[in-house]
Amino acid sequence: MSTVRSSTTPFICGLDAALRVVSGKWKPLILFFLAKDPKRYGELKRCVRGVSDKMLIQQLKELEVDGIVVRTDYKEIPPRVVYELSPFGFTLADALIPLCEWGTEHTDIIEKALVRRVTA
Amino acid sequence: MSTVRSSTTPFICGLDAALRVVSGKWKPLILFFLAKDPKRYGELKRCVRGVSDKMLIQQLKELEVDGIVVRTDYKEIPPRVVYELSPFGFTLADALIPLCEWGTEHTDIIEKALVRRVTA
DNA sequence: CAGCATCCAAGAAGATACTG
DNA sequence: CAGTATCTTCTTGGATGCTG
Repeated sequence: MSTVRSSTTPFICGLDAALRVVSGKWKPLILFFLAKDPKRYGELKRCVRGVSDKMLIQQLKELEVDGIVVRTDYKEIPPRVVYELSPFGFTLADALIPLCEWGTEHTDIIEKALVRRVTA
Repeated sequence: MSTVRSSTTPFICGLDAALRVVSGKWKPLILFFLAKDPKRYGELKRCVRGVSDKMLIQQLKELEVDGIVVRTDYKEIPPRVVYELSPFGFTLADALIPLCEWGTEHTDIIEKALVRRVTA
């Protein structure tokens, strides 16, 4: 979410902590699509429309370091690398469901609000 | 959550939509503290430690445009302005509770992960 | 196919000073 | 007290081209 607070400052609350993990332009979408099933790099890139290699890799690496995503390299040629959620990752995905539903439920209101933001 | 996707691109899913509202360095914290009770500007600023006037006002304004926060100016001298969540704002705050709990539950893991991010 | 490296643009955030 | 305004810095993200 937009960028959030510096990684060195202490957390103010649990929400703050959680948001440091899911914040990042493409992370929620990565979570969303990987929650459905494991995907190869190329597949995932096609799901997350508009993302560049640089961004996708960067965010995947952070999620991997955070223990959310598991990367499996099959060492084949041509390369085959599969990304999936860890059990810990699934707990995060679960925690995001209400927010996901909230967004789905209020999509039109949100859309209008964002337009207002620009004109305002 | 870190900054998220451009405000003009269509939402990919509900989560995407929701994150456009809560993304912003201080928004989750603002939500968090206002969910407890309404607060004057100065009070809120003291709660959200480290925030500058510029940032606090900016994020409050966006939340106001988004219909999450209600601003009441009592037109007194010295000024008294109170911020509180709208009913819509409370539905969002509710949707954030699981994420908040997730963060609280895994604070230590997250903290370690963030350190790893820096060193890696 | 699955990435990495480099350069550059845009936006977010901080510091500082000032106002009704 | 509750903001504004301006300037600068820092961080993100995008485009492009290359590699095993």
